[in-house]
Amino acid sequence: MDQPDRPMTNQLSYALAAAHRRINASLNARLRGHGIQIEAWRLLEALESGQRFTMGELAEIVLMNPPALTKLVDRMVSDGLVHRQVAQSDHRKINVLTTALGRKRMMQIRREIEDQDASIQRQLGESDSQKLISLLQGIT
Amino acid sequence: MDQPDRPMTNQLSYALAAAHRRINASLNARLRGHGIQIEAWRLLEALESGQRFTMGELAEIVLMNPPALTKLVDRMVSDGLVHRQVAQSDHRKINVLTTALGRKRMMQIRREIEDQDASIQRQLGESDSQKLISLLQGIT
DNA sequence: AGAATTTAATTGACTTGGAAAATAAATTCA
DNA sequence: TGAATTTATTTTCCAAGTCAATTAAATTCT
Repeated sequence: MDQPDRPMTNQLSYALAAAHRRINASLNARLRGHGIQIEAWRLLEALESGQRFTMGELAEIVLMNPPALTKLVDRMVSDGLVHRQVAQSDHRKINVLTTALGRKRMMQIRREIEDQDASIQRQLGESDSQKLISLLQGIT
Repeated sequence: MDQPDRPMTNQLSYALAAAHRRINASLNARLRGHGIQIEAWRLLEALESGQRFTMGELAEIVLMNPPALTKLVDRMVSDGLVHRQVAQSDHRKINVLTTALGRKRMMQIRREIEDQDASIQRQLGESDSQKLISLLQGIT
């Protein structure tokens, strides 16, 4: 389907928004069948290493606000994918840990979900992908 | 503040999401004072040329789903910035048109809002900005 | 030690965004 | 023509974002 003519002001931020949207749509489509959403998927991936993260750290990692993360974790807890644990060093902090079910689901999905980056790198090539990452990181 | 260690899988789509988030935050901050949101701003810009767009075309332009656009247009109608007009050729289609107020507000804001791209180009340089655009457009 | 401040997470109110279903008009086709 | 299908938009329901306020624990400062 053709795109309609559009104004070309702010091409760059527009291109960024559009590319992000396309990537999210494709990842979402693949995750939908597994009944999981992008943010939950990113969270499970972050926890895969077994490293202990607090809510605040996770909020940065999955690019959500703390209140939004609280709600996401609530849902994932009731789905049995993660659980909360008060940090022993500082009782204000909450560590989020995967459950056995969470790890199992993560592995199942990972096996079927192709790595997002792999698909982009196939389109752009290795060196352009690296270039793209460094350009993106240069934007403050 | 230091970022916590994070898993380096899907670096690329992560960098994309993060850059998009940073840019949106900055543009949003500048638009907030004008009581308008990014999507409304993009919509007003799209309509600036006077070209007639349907809801579906606008949804692509402002990168929203049709349902979300319906609500955005509802709000902008009640703010007096745009109005709807059933297309004479096809009564299913709705054209969205700016009002005099909408055009006036657009001009006012544009005068005060610095171009988003200008700020990015200052960071990246002209040629890297062009490179970034073409890389982003290469992502399907 | 004890009051004041800072930090971490949550809650609540409100607005916005997204997917699926519903509505309504146009087109196809038998 | 008229039933079936496609297309355009809207409605509905749920999830996410923001912001301010709250709770609770740790730290700072006399």
